[in-house]
Amino acid sequence: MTTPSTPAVNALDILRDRGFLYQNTNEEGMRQRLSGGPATFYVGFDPTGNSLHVGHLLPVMAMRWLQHCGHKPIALVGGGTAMIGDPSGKTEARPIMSVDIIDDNARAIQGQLGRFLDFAPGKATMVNNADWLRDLRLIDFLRDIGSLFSVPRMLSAESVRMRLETGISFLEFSYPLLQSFDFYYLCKERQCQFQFGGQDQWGNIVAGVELTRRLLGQEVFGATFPLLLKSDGTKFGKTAGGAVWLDTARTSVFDYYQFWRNVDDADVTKLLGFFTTLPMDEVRRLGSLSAPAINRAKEILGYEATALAHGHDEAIKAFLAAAREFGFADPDGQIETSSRIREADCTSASEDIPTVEISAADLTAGLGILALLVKAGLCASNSDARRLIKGGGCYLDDDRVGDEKLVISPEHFHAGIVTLRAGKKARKRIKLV
RNA sequence: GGUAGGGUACCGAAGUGGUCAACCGGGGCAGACUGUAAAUCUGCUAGCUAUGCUUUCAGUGGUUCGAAUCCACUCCCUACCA
Repeated sequence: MTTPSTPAVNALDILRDRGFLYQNTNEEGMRQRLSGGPATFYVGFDPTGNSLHVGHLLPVMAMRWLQHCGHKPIALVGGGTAMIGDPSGKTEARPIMSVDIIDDNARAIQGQLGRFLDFAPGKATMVNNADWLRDLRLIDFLRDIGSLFSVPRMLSAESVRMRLETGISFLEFSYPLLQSFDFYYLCKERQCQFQFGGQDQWGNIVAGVELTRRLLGQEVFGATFPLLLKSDGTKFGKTAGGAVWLDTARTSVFDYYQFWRNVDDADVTKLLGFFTTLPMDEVRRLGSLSAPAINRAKEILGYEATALAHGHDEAIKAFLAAAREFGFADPDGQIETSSRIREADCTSASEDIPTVEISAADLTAGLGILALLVKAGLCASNSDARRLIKGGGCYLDDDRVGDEKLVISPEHFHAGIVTLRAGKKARKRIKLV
């Protein structure tokens, strides 16, 4: 993580310049407060899974910038509210989760956030709203908090209106009260004056700002991040096997790098701004590269994003492994960049394509191509592998496999290694041991 | 509690006794063209020891030579009424 060197720029200007800001309860007020010394802010995370994926990263990067500017992040896991399920942006109620699972998930998420934020004492903190929400007493809550919410107003919220047709229970309807209470509580107990969240959180955030003002007589601020879509309007962050995870057990570093390497041309500038820490003038320059040179910008995006999540060394390995397979976009370093990707030695010969080992005994037993595809994790089932071969998408090194009954033999290996490909991009190195 | 309408593959949505592993759209995968891009065109999209077999249309049981389709009960959702 870069060392926060005395930043003279207002955090808000950085966020705005890089495209992080969408809606804001009071931008001027927020700017003034942020330039008036360290401030505390919070962002909520939903502990319904045990790993973050790239769809969660936008708020994380924003938090990183704010921390970089000297402000203090609170990452709130909604252990209490997850027991309810936020109706925002959902067409139906979500399954309610058990406390144990939520706690496990919260731990895993904090571990991942730690790669982006500094959780050292006095720096970022992690809180679980279950700690205060489960102690609420119904009568007190209804009287003190419930009395401040107007039902007609709540009903007019977009998130509620879209559920009016399909149904919404009182449980979910109450969600904004609890999230608002979080903000109030964090302001009172921890002097937290800012809440950030996704676009779909706007209603909840505004409600929290108002509740806090009414209960504490203090102005607090809220802002939302834009909804990240690809240039073709589809959801960002999903790919072949679903989401792109930060957990290397679910998405390998190589695949993580490849995800960024393969984004649309049109999204490069935007993504460099969000998911790297390169200066914006460089971002704009790289993003406007044309024709094949744009590929260098994608390599840089891939390296930078991967380095943040998995470290410099891993990112370089992924970059080299991929570039060796597909070609280097700028082998001679013609395109100027401040990215540490420059340090990569394009002539070294490490082998970091994900590798699967098979034993000589497997071969002797008669290993078929279908079984190998499944074993390598390139196909979900034998039928899937059959389809791949029928469609002409399976290669052993550079030879297309046309026979689904092909039996793998030692002749397929060169120096004990053969590259198995499923389509152009998915590939595994098969190593004979 | 009453009445009515629903629950189909990753999502949306047809199908209302056989020709249904189930139209179509989205998504995804693969092929061609490319720049590991986009757009476009084409094919595929339950599993298997595979010209056949097995498991799928909320659940359980039943009718039938035969059911996603008919019947009974159960669970869940929605609307109106109370």
